Amino acid sequence: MEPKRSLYRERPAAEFDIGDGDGGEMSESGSEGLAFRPLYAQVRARLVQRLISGEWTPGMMLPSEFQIAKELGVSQGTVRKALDAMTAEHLLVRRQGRGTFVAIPEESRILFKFFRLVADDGTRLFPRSEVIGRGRSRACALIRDQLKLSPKDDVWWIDRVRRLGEKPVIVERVTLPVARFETLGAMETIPNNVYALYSEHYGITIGRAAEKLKAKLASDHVATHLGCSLGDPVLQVERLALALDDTPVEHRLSTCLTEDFHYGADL
Amino acid sequence: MEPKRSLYRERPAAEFDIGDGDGGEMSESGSEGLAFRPLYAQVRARLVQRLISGEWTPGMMLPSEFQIAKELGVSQGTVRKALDAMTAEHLLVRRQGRGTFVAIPEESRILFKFFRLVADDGTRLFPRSEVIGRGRSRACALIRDQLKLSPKDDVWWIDRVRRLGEKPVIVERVTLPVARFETLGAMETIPNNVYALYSEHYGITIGRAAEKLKAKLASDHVATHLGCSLGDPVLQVERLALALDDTPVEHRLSTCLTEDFHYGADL
DNA sequence: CAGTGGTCTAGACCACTTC
DNA sequence: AAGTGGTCTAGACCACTGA
Repeated sequence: MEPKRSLYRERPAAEFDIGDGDGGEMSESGSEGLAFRPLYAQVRARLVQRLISGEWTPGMMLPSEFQIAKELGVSQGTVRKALDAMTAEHLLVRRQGRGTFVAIPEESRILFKFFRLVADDGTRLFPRSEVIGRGRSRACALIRDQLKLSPKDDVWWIDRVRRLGEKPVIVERVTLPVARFETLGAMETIPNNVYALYSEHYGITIGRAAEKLKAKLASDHVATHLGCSLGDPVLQVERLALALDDTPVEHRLSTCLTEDFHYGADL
Repeated sequence: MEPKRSLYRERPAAEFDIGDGDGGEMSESGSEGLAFRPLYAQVRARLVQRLISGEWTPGMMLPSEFQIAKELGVSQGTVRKALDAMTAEHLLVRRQGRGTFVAIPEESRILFKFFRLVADDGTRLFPRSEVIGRGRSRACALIRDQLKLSPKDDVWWIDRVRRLGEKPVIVERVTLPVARFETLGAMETIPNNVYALYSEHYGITIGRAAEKLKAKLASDHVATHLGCSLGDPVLQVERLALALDDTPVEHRLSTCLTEDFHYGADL
């Protein structure tokens, strides 16, 4: 029974000592100015990296807790804490008796996480989308700023009309940096669920998004596509979607009819 | 070293055996139809009950994990899991080295949890409210339904105008069941933060809320109080606020100017 | 039946705050 | 120095799934 190594002390000196099984002990010197980072957070970062790198792809089953623990040289409880955190972020799905799986952007409510328009009677329909225009251009200053692009960077834009039932309810423009989606221009059709596209074709998983909502009056363009009158009240939703590493990926400006639908938010 | 008692088996038969230190063992019979409820969830429910009952009031320091564990006859780790869950719900605040405290509805971002109107430049101002009318009446069908009241129940209503900076931005009606707020009519003034009022005077803590957003055109009433024109686009926010035990407490219908502000949502 | 995640415990030690 | 929460480990057992 060898003495336990000190887990906390050696960490500031080496963030990468997970799994080396034998940390250095030269840490008695003062000036520990570094921020403390718990082991489970390091484990989580490592596992997230495997999602980003594509080593683990959506739907895939992860190794068991004990296997991961053994591989990284930590205890099973520590791995569990990292997995639980990732599950809370909807990156993973755990099923008792079956295993731990990489979350698929499609799954049921995961989808509704990013689609918050609900019928007033509470029924949740799934939108069908029709592309009404696509192209490539320079980014305007506003979008450039949000996507953190330089003035010479190009973007793809996709204009869509989305229907709930038969009625057109949303008209929107999705804007993507060409740099991250090089081959998008050659794609014949744009699928209904673009987040699944980002994931499957470009290895980019949208982790979270921030939305800004305003009330506006329907413009000519909006009224034409939604079949409402010029000047009708519409809900404008501006979204910035971020990847797992918190880099901005997509800008989206949606305009919604809220006569029979509403935007639902939980606080 | 006596044998460990079986923690899982005895639970379906007795949900209240926390702390008796000696559960019955007559559980071999079949037909375990009951839903399984983990120990930490039972602990959590007990602790939440102390918040609801007012035994623990906002700002108060809780006993240490070990004390609670000893009192309830469970391990410290189980208590921690319950406390962590409650912290995630913003019911408690934990400070390393100091202790665990009942969350105060005021605190910084806790407040902004329920106030999502932000200036377009990103600055978050705190709203000042002016009451423009109060009264008591029967509840209309829509509100009665949401607050789960019977046709003969009365409600209080409070109309307010809220300013961000100098500009009036929100006009709203807050509706409360008289049954839960008996003495509200005798109150001379309504404070700016009504959720602190619910907590301090009525022992009701708002745990979460659901909001429904729509775009509308400014009515006469709205235009008058917000100083905009009739027919300007406005954001209508309908909120149902729930207590810790998930019973509906407050209905609120707010109408907001979103010319220089937006409603921020994180997905 | 084996393998997985889920729960619970006991004990050690670290980090922070206050006295 | 004492007391708190925070982290980590090791091991036991329960509950669920699927072959």
